[in-house]
Amino acid sequence: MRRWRTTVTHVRIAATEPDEPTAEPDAPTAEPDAPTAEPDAPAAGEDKPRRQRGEQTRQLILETALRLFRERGYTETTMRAIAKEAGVAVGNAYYYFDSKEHLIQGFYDRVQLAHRAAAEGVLGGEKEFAARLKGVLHAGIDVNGPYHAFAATFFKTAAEPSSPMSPFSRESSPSRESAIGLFREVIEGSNVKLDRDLQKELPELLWLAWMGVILFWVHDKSPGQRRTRRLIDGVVPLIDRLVRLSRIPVLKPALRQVLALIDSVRRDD
Amino acid sequence: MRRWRTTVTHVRIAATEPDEPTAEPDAPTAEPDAPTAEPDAPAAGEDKPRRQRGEQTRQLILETALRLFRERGYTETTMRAIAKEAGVAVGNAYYYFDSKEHLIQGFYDRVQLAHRAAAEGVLGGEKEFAARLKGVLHAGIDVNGPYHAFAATFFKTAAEPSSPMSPFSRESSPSRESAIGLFREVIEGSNVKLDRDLQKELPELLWLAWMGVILFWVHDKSPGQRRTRRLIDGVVPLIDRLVRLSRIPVLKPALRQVLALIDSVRRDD
DNA sequence: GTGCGACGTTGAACGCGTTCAAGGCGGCGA
DNA sequence: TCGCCGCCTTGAACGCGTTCAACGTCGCAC
Repeated sequence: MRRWRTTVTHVRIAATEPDEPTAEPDAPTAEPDAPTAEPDAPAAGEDKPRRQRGEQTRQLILETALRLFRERGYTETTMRAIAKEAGVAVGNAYYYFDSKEHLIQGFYDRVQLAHRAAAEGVLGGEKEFAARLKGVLHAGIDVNGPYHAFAATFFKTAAEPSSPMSPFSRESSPSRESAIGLFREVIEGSNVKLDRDLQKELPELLWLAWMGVILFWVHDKSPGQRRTRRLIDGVVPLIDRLVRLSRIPVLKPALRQVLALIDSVRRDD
Repeated sequence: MRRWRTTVTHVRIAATEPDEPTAEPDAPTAEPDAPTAEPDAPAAGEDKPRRQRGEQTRQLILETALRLFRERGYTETTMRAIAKEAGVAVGNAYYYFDSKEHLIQGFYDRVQLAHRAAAEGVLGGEKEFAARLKGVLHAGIDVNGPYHAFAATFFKTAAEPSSPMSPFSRESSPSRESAIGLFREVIEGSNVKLDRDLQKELPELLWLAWMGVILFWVHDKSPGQRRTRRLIDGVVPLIDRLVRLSRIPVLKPALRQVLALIDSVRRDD
């Protein structure tokens, strides 16, 4: 084990152990430190601020890896090839990434970001729940599209329950929360009226449905994955209808039953 | 590549094909030549019929592998260990099995058989659809239970779309068909009345739901996987209600919509 | 300047799944 | 009896992901 996903934080580490024992000179004479901004971006001083040397190498390795993954596929890309192409020793890649799988997290983050951006359009201008949901789902397939072959080769890695790459794992929790937030926006920005308890659960349920779509997509060998497109177009109206039905008094008991099931299944881990 | 699941062969294997064609001395004295029968089949000769030597080795390797998988887990069991324990060379294992993954298929077949047997009880005596479904699902968890840790370690292998171990793959088609048949029995042996088109699709849909339960089960770390039990208990009444609703005239259009979606998604592969 | 300690980097080495050329071995036709 | 052919078996070897002891290298305290 080692570091993990240096979020921001100039320099590194972070993750589980919050505080850095390493001095933190903090406010030296010069250099205003720029706490919230990107750590690199050499404002005027051209010569490399040494603390970032590692981060530079890290990025270099990650970029190289993702490029090779795209060009050759995941399994066909060897760690030796990544290291050679990046001009470092193979052991160096393992200094920054715990394993080959961990390189994928960089891909996740990137796609997640692109999904948000691609969803911006429909979320900004559309008020209808069904249209918003459909737009977001199609946007997700759009941004994942170029990586379909690649995704299929590393999907197994994500499916392993104990793997940090599993969408249900603790390590994936940031990007998962981000994705669930996206579906929360789908709901809250729409004019749909919901049962209150359902409203609490729905974002996660929609994310779960999205995972199902992804599962289907990964197995979808039709040209352009058009079967997945049809699945989305067909399933969204059904969800829309179901969600609206949840407000009808006669169906309240049924809704309660479903919500109780979700709650009971979630308990004790 | 080499053979694959030699159907053939008296001696053993069994699984799908129930009857053993071995000789069957039957008409003792004269032996009427049995023209269409297999040419070998040593009537009384005790010494090993050479044709079966290979099959013996195959079984030895499979048994050894499954035992070690159970004892140590999938990834922790090496091919070298299997070979050593079985007293053969490592290359010999690859003569009978294309890869380490292919050893799992033997496990699949065994569990599938056990599932059928365990479901026998409830399918024989129960007429209520919900009770039958619930019984079959619980029986499935029962027989898989002892292998929960093992299953988690090889689950990734099954999830890879291109893997022969994928439940959706062509290679898994025999055990998949068998499982779907199990759910067809659940329906046909019950007193539930169904829309005709739904009846055609329902077995596969129930199998799909079963795959979902398995997916949940693999990730379920609660003691004894009791969350999975609760999931089954909660989801079966919902399915039962939904299925009965399908006969109500007002809801026919909705049902047609769902079935049309399934059909459209299935087209072109 | 000198030494120190942490960060960064190296490449040989390990154990794994898998492949392959080579060689038994045993029954059958001559 | 001999030789052949095809099933079966072998273990060294390959390339992979991963580990690790060792070695720079640089900023800082003295």
